[in-house]
Amino acid sequence: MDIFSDTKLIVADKIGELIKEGTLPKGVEDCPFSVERPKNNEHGEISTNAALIVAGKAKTNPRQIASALVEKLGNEDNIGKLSIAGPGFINFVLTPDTWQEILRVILKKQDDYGRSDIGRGSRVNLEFVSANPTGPLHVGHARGAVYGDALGSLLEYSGYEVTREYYVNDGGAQVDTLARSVYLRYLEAHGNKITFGPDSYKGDYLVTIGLKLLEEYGDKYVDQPEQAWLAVFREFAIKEMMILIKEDLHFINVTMDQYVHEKSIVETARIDEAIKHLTEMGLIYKGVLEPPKAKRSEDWEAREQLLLKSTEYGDDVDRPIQKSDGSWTYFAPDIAYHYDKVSRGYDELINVFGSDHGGYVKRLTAVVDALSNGNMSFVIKLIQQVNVISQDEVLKMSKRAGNFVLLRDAVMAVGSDVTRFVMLMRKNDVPLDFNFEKVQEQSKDNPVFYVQYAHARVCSLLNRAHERGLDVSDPALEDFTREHLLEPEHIYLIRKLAEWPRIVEQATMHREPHRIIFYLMEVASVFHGFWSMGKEKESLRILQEEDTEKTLAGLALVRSTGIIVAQGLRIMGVKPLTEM
RNA sequence: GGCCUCGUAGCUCAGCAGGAUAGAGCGACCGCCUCCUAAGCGGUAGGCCACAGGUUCGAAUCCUGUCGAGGCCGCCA
Repeated sequence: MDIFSDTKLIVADKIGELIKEGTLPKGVEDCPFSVERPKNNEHGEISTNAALIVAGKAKTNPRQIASALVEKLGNEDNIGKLSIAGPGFINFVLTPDTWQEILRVILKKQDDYGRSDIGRGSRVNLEFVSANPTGPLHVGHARGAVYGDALGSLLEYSGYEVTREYYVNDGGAQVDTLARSVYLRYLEAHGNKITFGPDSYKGDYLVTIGLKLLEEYGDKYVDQPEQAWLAVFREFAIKEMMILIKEDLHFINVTMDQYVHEKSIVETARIDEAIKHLTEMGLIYKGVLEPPKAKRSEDWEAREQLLLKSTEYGDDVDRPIQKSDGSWTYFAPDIAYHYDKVSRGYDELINVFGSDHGGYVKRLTAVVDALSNGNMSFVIKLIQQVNVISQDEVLKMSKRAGNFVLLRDAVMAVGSDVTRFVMLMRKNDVPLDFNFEKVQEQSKDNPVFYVQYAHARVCSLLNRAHERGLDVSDPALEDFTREHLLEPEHIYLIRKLAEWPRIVEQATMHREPHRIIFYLMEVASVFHGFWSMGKEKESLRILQEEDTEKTLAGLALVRSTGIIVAQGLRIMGVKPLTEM
């Protein structure tokens, strides 16, 4: 079903035969050779470096091995032409039948063409967003949200069992700050004049919360000391913030499977458990850390603390887990949370963090390695920042000023589909420009519309054919006759479609959804080119007045393109458009 | 000072589980609508893949170092 891995199997088979015959030495059967689409069209449709790799191990001449392999491969029905080129590449041209068969497979398997079992049902915990419950999500969060969600779908499509998880930081000092901020808004709602402290969350979104609190409690807490209202206001505010955040996620079509609260981790004594576990491993000790090398460190004081020996697992320094007053540092609940994740029996943990959290990668990796005896696959994907551009200017955003562009503003302006697509157009670890005006353009300058337009054209053709009374159902299209779709332009498009399973596999292995987006743009490009070719070359037009058989064959190709584009978009969480 | 990520065409970026002559879009220039959506297509120009070493038959891709950009380095989370 994947033409590349099929071909690879055949080549591996031939290598095996050559070993049996004594032409090749034993031990070369597991050589990691590749079968790929060559960049250069003159190098055939498919090529392999098998002879080069095998020669490297067998210490013989690659071209000799190549010709031995070519001799064997000559008997294969699917192969039309073989040649040896360069240092020993073997280039294949397959028979048109072979390519046509791929279309039949696509039409038969539909959305499952490209689905695979490489995950083998592995259970993956995918933690993403996990924004502090202190306000609405901004565009930076949106990128992490979209990346995580698309990655989740991609993994599911590749046979993993994914849990999308949000970790709610509702146990730290910042939610107390939140509570104090809403208290101010509460007082304001009551008619008092308020002044913010330097740490206060000043965003307007808390005004409503203040009003709600007034409605709920009246003036009960107006003149009360902090200890009277702090806990109450905190719980209230967190609840409201999570409603807000869930709305935001809903705006951008992200649904979490579960929310894990820091508070529940603390309350269920997971911290003690985790620390006890680490203590038994001899990784907890009392000690004094070196002063930090950062610039502002005048007020640093050497004190004895409880430390985790994370250096044993590759961290740069050991990390404090308890303050000198005996309370936990922020790191302790994180340890407990990951202890919890490890103990839930996943096969793999993936964390999606903003790149500003890059400093935690080593220590968390150390924690997971320690807690799982190195048996847990643990990956942290860092998401670079989003530059919002409007009127050709980068909007300056600062946490202090609280002028982040909100996720909901972006989605309101350009829609969820466009936002998602644009957010996925870059690799996770490079900065991304989000140009408000550009993403709304309806032209080829805008990749979203470019891809959608390709899909719309597919639908348009099928509709027209249907209007002419043709049966354009997939089973009918599958029966196209082999006399058609033989021109180079046809084959070229089919070859592009045939890459789909491999693209999915690579995107999955690298945990990089953007590869799907780039592939979709390529498919769209090849399809648009094919379409335009029909204007110059009558035989390439899909709808042929006189020739129903030929039309159906063309529609099979078009429909297959549509299936793949639509499925690619769906995995990215973008709705394919049927007309524009 | 240390750690992480990045450095590819004028601009924005792909490619990096090593492979053949390094790709795309934008911008520039030249073409294509009697004909399935020109919301599109074709073509031309444009590169010491930051730099220097190393590994290899072969390096944009792997390793080391240098330079440059950003991020992180608090008993904040």
